[in-house]
Amino acid sequence: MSEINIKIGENQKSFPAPLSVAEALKSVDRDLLKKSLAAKVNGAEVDLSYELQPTDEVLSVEPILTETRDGLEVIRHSAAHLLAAAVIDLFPETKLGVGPALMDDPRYGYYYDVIAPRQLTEADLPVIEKKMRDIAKRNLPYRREVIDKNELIKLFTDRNEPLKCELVNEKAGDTATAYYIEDTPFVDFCLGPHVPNTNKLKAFKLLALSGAYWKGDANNQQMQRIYGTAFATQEELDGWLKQREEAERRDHRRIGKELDLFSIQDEYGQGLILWHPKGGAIRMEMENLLKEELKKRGYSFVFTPHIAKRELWRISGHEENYADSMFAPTSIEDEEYRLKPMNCPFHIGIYKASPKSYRDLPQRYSEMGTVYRAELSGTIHGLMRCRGFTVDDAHLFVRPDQVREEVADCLDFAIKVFETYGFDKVKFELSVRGEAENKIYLGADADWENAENSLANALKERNISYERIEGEAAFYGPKIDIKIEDAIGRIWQLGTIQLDFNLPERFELEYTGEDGQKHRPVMVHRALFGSIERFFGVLVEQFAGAFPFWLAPVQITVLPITDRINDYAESVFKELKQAGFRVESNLKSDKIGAKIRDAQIHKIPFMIVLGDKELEENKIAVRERKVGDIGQMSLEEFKVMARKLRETRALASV
RNA sequence: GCCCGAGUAGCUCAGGGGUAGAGCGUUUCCUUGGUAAGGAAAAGGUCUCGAGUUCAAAUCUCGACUUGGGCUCCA
Repeated sequence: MSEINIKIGENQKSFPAPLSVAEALKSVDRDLLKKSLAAKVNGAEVDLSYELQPTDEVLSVEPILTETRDGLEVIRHSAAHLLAAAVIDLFPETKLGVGPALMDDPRYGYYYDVIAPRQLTEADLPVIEKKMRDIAKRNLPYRREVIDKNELIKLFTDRNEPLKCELVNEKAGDTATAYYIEDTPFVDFCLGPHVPNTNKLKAFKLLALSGAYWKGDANNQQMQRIYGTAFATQEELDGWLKQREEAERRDHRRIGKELDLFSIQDEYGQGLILWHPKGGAIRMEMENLLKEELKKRGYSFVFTPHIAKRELWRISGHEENYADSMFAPTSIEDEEYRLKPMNCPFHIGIYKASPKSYRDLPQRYSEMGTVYRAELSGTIHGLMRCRGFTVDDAHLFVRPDQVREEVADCLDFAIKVFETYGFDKVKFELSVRGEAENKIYLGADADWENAENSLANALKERNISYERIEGEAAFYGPKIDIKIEDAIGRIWQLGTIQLDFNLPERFELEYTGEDGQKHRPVMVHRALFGSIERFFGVLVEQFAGAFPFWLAPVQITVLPITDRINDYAESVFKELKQAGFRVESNLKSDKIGAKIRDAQIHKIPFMIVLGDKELEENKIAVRERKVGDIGQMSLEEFKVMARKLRETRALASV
């Protein structure tokens, strides 16, 4: 039995041993081998150099092609090894940690964690990258070797690689696979597969340097992480870098400054947002949309304080589970108080203020509730992560039989709102209980089952496809998370619909049922944006500052061509203001080109250009920021059009 | 909080042991020009703060604060 029978696509062939995967692929099509980086033999990933073994069965050989996702992963993984090889070459004392490919992180393609003999700085990145290129050009093969576990540990011990020893000890069976890049001092403990040789790595780049904890645990030693990315071709890498620039161009912090939307100032504290008039105008519109929908859907509006007695947070469990994220207590007349990190206990207080009957449910309390969380300084990031932020919060107190319907309405609500902003790709994730290993889940099994079913049924009822994630539920109940994809393909985690078995117990919530007995209501936490600040930041990036008419902080600007027209401009300005539009006028002595340029830069949807002609004919000339001059019309006609845009919350202006 | 950068005019940034620089913006004057920059002048800065080294510090050193990229955490 020395025959090797293989099947590649439709081709079935037999060869005498020995036969490598590369030879097998070549036998079918020479180009196929060129396009392949590795292969799958009966589904298992192997290198091209892998020797096929004679068996009775037919081996299915499937190439991993350059332009596939699997191929990209091989490239990135191999690039990570190349990075490590370069670092070791430059700094022989370096100890290696781990270096995976990143396939789902839009920012990076791979990293390697190292302990270098000295702290690396960003100035080292080009040097390391150059070394990577040098090694790549030498066209060195990646060589795989299966050796005895203890032998590999000895090898890493000799090389003074304690972290690698630790990994081999934990992960290897009796034998372990080691990878070399030939003729470099690099060895890794790794399953593979890799590209056959370094020449296959043509498009890679190092991007950033950061700290990272060994095994992701803050109690462990901090290492240095070097991030990079890699693609199959230079064109793809260039495209990706361009996309990255685009994201930078849309950065809400930059646009927020340019358009005077908000600021964060040292004197007031990091992570605390000052909303300027223009940001405030947008926020008002955001809140108005929510309020309209809340009213339609039977929510009531409640208002609660920013601070409460410490005892309240003891009852709610926040003192126990959430203290790290709360601002420290403050005292008055020997009573301790704490700023609120969440709104729920207050809404519970409203529920408890009077006894409830089954007829009173559901109770739906909503509030734009500003909360304060003591986020670590390093995590604060513009509007996306702050220490004071406003939750578009609501808590529903419902009977168990009402959960499905209430949740379904929350889903409708979410879809409606996100659609209005032009987010047509909304993703839902249902997080349910997993195998309770370390996690202790509160509540009875039957309750969990009912709750998970209610959530799943609500999703199914609305024909919403969703991803079910085991083990991601909070300890107090299952949830649906809402994520959206923005204009340049980034995913943002926003709101959540969360069932809670915990707080109703802790606060002993009740209602009197039809049977005259006391029952415990189910509590639903529900937020669509999560944080108004954060969602505002997402909107800034989504529209790159060019907000649709209904949201735009300045909707119209009036631009007279000469100062003979200023009076007419004033009257047009006043009339539009009267009609409730956010309008400005520019009476400076600039030429019209400069005024238009200024308005374009500020992304104002409509410019009204007024000259002698318009004055004579009592008309206005309208320019839309995207399409340009749209011609003359009467002010009345323009108002009708603008009103329609405002009322329908249209995304495009024409 | 931890690791690596950065902090100079309202903004974007250059400079760098010995009078503080540019562009944009602002104000004023000239200009009254028809769809993305007309011209001129002026105002505007304890070079983040505090210590140290030095005859001399915005510049070098240390520390603090803020900020950017990450880690961790999360909305």
